[in-house]
Amino acid sequence: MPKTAEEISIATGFSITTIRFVMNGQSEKYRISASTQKKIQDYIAIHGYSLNHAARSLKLNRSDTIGLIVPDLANAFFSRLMAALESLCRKRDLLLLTASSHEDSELENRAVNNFLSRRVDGLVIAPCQKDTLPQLLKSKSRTAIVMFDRDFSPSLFPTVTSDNFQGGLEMTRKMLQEADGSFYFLCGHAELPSIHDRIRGFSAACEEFGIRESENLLRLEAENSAAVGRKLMQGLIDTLQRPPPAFMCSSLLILDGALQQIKSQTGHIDKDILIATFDDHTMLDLLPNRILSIKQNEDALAERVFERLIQPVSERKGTQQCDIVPIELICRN
Amino acid sequence: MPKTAEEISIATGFSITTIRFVMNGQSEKYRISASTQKKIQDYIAIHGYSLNHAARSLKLNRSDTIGLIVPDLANAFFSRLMAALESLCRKRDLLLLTASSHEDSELENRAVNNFLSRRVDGLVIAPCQKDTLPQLLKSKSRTAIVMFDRDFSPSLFPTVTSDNFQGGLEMTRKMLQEADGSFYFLCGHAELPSIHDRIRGFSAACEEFGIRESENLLRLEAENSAAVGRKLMQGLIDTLQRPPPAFMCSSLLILDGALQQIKSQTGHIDKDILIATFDDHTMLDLLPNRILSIKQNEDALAERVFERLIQPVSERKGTQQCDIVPIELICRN
DNA sequence: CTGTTAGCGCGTTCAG
DNA sequence: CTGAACGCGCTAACAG
Repeated sequence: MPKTAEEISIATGFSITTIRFVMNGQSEKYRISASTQKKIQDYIAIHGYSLNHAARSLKLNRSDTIGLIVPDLANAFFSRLMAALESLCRKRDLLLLTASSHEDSELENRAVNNFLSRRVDGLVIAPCQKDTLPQLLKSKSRTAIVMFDRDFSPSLFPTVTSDNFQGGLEMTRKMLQEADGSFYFLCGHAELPSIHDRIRGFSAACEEFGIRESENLLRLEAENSAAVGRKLMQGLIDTLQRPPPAFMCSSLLILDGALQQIKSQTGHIDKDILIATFDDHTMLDLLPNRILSIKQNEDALAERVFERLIQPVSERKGTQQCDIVPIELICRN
Repeated sequence: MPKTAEEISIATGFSITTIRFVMNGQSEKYRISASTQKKIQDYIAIHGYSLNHAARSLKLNRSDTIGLIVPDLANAFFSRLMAALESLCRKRDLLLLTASSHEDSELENRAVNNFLSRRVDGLVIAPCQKDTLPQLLKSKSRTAIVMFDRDFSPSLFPTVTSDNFQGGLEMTRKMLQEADGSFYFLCGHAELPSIHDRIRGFSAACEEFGIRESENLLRLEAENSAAVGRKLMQGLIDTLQRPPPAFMCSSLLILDGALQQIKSQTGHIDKDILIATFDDHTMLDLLPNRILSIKQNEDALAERVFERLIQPVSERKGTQQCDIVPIELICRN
C-alpha cells in the first residue's frame, strides 16, 4: 500500500500536484480531466493509500484528536461516558485519546502534558485534584479544555456535571417517605465535589422532613471502594446490633461492600431492607429488595462536553460556564 | 509555555543546536559546559516545554501509540482490558488510542485505516469479522498486529484469548454435579469463536456425563443482548411451564435478560435456582442464589497482548501464534 | 493540468 | 559550543 503521494505520482505518471488535487477533492477547482481523475482514483481504490497523519498535523497545526483523562477507565460510569464521547468524536472524524489518572495527581499531570504535547484539539478531564492542574493549564494553548463530573472550584474551565444535588435531594426524599424508621447514608470519598453535592441534597431533604442529619449521616473521607463500604456497614451493624432497615450509598462500590458485609455477618440479605444508591446498574434488577438509584445520563453528559469542546473560542466567556445535566431516579420492586 | 526549541534558543541566547543537545540528553557527547546545561534546564523547568509530537513522529517514523479496537468500549470486559492495556502502555511511554466497532465491519475497517494512517506502532483488535479484515491488513506495514478475545480462523495474526473451552468444560461439569435435574444453556451470538469454544466445552462435559446435549442446549444466533436473554428465557418458561431449576448463560447480558424475564413472568427469582454464567461481576455477590461464573483474567490477557506487540519482528513466526489464558471458576453461596 | 517553492518542528550530521 | 543544512510528508500558493 502506497504511503506517500509521491509513490502514487510515480506509479501513475501524473504529477504529485495532480495527485493531491484529486485526493483532496479539488479536481473541479483545478479542472482535472475526468479521465485522469478516474485513473488516479482507480489506482487508489486498488492499491489503497495511507495518509501520513503526523505530516498533516505538523503542517496544519491540528491533530484531529480529543484527549480524555478519567480517574479509572474500568469504572462503568467513565467507560460509558468514554464510549459516548468516542461516538461523537467519530462523527466529526476526531480520534479519542484516553488516559487514566488512577486518582493520582502526578499521573494526571503527566497525561495532560502528554496530550498537550500531541496537540490535542480538545481536552476533557475528570480531575482528581484542585490545585496543581490550574497552574499547569495556564499554558495558554489553543486547546479547548472541559472539565466534567467534578467541579473543583473555582472553575477556571467550562464544567459539565450531573445534577448531584438534585439526585441527593430526590432520592433522600423518596427514602424518607418510604423508610419506616431511621436510615443511614454510607459515604465514600466525601471531599469530592460530586459527592459533596450529593450530601448537600441529602441534607436539604433531611431538613425538609425535620430530621437532624447528624444522627444519620455517616461519612468516610478516605476513598471510594468496596472495602470502605464494608467498613462503614460493619460500623453500622456494630452500633445497631443488626443490619439497618434502610440505607443509602454514595456509589455502587460502597453499596457492593455494604451488602457483602451484611451477607458475611448475618448470612443473608433481608429482602425487606430498603436500599438506595447513587449510580445505576442493570444488575440491580437481580436483587429482590426495593431499590432506589440515581442514574446519570452519560450520553447527555458526553454531548454537553462535546458541545463545549467545539464551541468557538469567541463564545467561551459569554455563556454559562457550568452545565448541569439532569439525573433520573429509578425505583425497583 | 514555549512550544519549539527555537523559542528557548531565542530566550536563553544559546543556539538551537545546543538547546537540542541538552534536551535530548546528549550534553556529555557534545561536551556542553555544566553552566549552560544548568541555565537551559532551569529555563525549561520554569517555563516548561511542550515537544511537538507530530514533528517527532514524522521524523522518526514512529508514533509511540498503540491502537485498540473493540466491539464496545462500554462493555465491562473490554473496558477492564483497555484499562490494563493502558497501564502497560504508559509504563513504556506509549499512548493508547481507542475505537469502538459496535460489531460493525464497516466501522471496524474505518478504525483500522484511521489507526494505520496515524502510524500506530501496534494494533490490537477484538475483531467482529473474519473476512474483510485480513484483506485490509495485507498492507504490509511495520505495525505489529495482535488479535484478541476472538480467534477467527485461519489466524493470520498472533491471537490472545481466554480458555473458553476450559471454561465451558469446568462450569458445565460443576453444573452437572450440582443440578438435580436437567439444566439449560442460554446462548447469544453463538457464531462468535469465543462463544463457540464455550459451547464446545459444554458439549464435552455433557458427553462425559453421558448427557445428550441436544435436549439441553439452546442457542440464538442473533446477538448478545439482554433482549435475547429475555427471549430465550421466555421460550424456556413456555416449554417447562415454570422457570428452569438450573441454567447457564453465555454472558452477563444474557443472564441479566433471563433473570429479568423470570422476574417479570413469575414475580420473583426463586433462590433455589442454580445459576451459571460466563463472565463475572462483583454484583453477582448480591444474589442469594448459588452462582457459578467464569472470570476472565483481563490483566493477564493484556499482558500477553502487550508481549506480542513488542515482540521483535524476527521472533514473530517461530513461536506459537495463539496464547490461551487460563480462566477461573468462581462459586458463590 | 503541471512544476516549483516554502514551511510546519524535530532529529541528526557536518563543518567550523 | 555554534550555525547551517537536510529530510520526514503534507498543505497551499503561485507561476506557468
